[in-house]
Amino acid sequence: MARPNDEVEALLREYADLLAITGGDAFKARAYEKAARAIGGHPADISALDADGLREIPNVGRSIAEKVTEYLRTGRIGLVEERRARIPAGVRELITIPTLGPKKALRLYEDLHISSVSELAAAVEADALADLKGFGEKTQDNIRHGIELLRRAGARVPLARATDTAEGIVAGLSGVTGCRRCAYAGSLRRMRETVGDLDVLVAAKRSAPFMDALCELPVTAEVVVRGSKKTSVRTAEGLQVDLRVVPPESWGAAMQYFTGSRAHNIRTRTIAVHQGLKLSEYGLFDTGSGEPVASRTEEDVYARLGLPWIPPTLREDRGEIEAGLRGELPEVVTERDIRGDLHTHTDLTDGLASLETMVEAAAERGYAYYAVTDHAPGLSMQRMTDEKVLAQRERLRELDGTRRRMRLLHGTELNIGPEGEVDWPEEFLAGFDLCVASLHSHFGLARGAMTRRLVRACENPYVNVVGHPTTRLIGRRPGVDADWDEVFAACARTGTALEVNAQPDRLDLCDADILRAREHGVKFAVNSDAHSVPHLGQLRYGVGTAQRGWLTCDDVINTWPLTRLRRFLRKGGRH
DNA sequence: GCCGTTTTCGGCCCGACTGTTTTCAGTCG
Repeated sequence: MARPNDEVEALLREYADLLAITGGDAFKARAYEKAARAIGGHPADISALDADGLREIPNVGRSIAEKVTEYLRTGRIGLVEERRARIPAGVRELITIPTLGPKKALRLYEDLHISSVSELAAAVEADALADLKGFGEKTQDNIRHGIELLRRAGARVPLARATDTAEGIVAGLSGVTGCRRCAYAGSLRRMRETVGDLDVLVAAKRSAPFMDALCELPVTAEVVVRGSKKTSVRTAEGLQVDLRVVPPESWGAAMQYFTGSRAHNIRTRTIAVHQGLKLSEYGLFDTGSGEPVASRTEEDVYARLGLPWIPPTLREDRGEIEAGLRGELPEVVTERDIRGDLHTHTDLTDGLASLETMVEAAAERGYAYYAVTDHAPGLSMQRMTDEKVLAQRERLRELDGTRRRMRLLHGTELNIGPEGEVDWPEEFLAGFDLCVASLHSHFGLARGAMTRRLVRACENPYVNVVGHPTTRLIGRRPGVDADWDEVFAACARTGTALEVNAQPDRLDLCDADILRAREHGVKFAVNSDAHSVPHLGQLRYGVGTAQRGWLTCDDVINTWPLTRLRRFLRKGGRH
C-alpha cells in the first residue's frame, strides 16, 4: 500500500492542480505543490505526526497541517472535495497532456465544455478548436501529438506505482492463515517500465480465504471475476489484479509460468516438448506417463530443462535461453552489489533534504561511498554560485568518513549547453571528484547537432557520467534525437559512463539502449538522482533496468571499489 | 498558502522557449 505520505502528496497535488485550473493566486497553487513534494519526500511516516509535528516539515504551515490532520482523521479533505465538485476529474486529466496547462484546460472546459482527453481528441479531429482564442494550428498539432503520447503509454501503470500496489496486496495476503508463499509475478517481476496488470500468486491448500481477502482489501474497488483458482479485481486507479492460488507443490512452475514473458515461455515449453515433457503452470510432466517431474521451485523446473535459473529481468527471449544453454548467462548486477550512489541532490539546489540528512540516510543504506551532485549555475532557477558550491564542499569534507566510514565524493550535475559546453571552466571543474553532465534544455536540436553536442560533452576531460542521457519522460516526452551509436562510441572512447537513471518516470537509459551501448564497451552508473531521502530507495528500479540490459558488476562503475572508481574518474589523464 | 523579516507584509527558483500575438501568455525545467 502506498505510504500515507504518498496519499497526502497526491491529494495536495490534486488540490494544487484544481487551484491552478480555476485561477486566482498562482502562488497559492505553488504553495500546495511545494507542500505536496515535501510531504512525499519526508522520510518519516506522517500518520504518526500531530499538527505541530507536521508544521515542522518545510513548506507545511498552519492551513496545510490542518488539512493533513483532517485527512489522517477522516480519510478525506473537505476543501479538496469541494473543488472536485466544481471541476470534473477529466479537466485535470487534460493537463497531463504535454503542452497543455491549466489555463488552456480551463478555456477548453468553459468554452467548449470539454472535460476528458477523449472529448478533446474528438474535438481536435472535428476541427472544433479552430475558433478558440489562443489555439492556433501548431497548438492543435501539439495537442494531437500529446494525446498520441498518452495513448501509447495506454492504461499501463508506471513501475513504481505498480510495485507499491503489488507489495501492499502481497503483504495483505501473506497474513491470511494457510499462506505458504505469496509473491507477485508477471511483467512487474520482470521490472518492465510500465505494467498492464498485476499477477499475484499464493501457494496454499485452500484457496477461498485468499479470494475473499483480495475482494475485501481496501485497494479493491471492483471485483471482476471470483473463482476458486483465479480471482480478478480492479483497483481504484484502474489496475487489474489477477490472483491465482496454486497448491504448494506447484509454486515454482506457477511462478515460472506467470512471470513470463510470453515469448520466454514459448521457448521453455518448446524445449520441454523436445525432451518428451509438458510444461504448464502446475508443473513439468512426463508426456507419456503424465508423472510430475519438477514443479516445487523455479530452479527445479529450469534445471530439468537443462537451464540455470534465469533472473526474471532477463526473461524476454532476447538470447537468455541460448546463453543459459551454453552456460554463459551473465551474472547481472543486483542491488546488493551497488557500493554507492553517484547522482544525488540536496536542498542547496532542488533537493528537499540537507546535506547532513542525505549523507546520514546514504550511510544507513550501507554505501561505501556517496556522491553529492547538486545542480550547476546554468540551470538558473537553482541559483547555484561558486561560493555556495565551495562552501558545500568544505562541509562535505568535514563529514567525510564520519558516517560509518562512508566516503563522500563532491560532484555536480552540469548542464550540457547547445554546443556541448558546460557550466564551469576546466580549472574550476578540476576541484570536483566527479561531474555528471545532463541535458536540461534545447531538446529539439536536429539529430546532427544533438549528436555533436553529446559527443563534445563526453570529450570534456571532467565529464564522467552523462546523466539521464535521452531525457525521456515515460509516457510524457520521447527522448531527444541523436545518433546514439556515435554517442555510445564516444563514451567508450573517452571513458565517460552513461547513467541508468533510476527515477521511475525516467529509467534512462532504457533496457534496449543499454543493450546497444554495451556492445560499444561503454561503462554505466546506476544512480537514484535522489532529491529526497525516500528517493534513495528508488535505486532498485534502476538496478532492474540495468539487469534488463544484461549489465554485470564489471559494467557498472558504482559497484566497483573506490580505488577502481577513482581511477575511472580520472578519465585516463586528469587528476 | 508559506516564509522570513529591515517580521504580520510582500515576496515567492527565473529564464527560455513556443506559439500566437504584435507585445505577450502559457508551459516547462
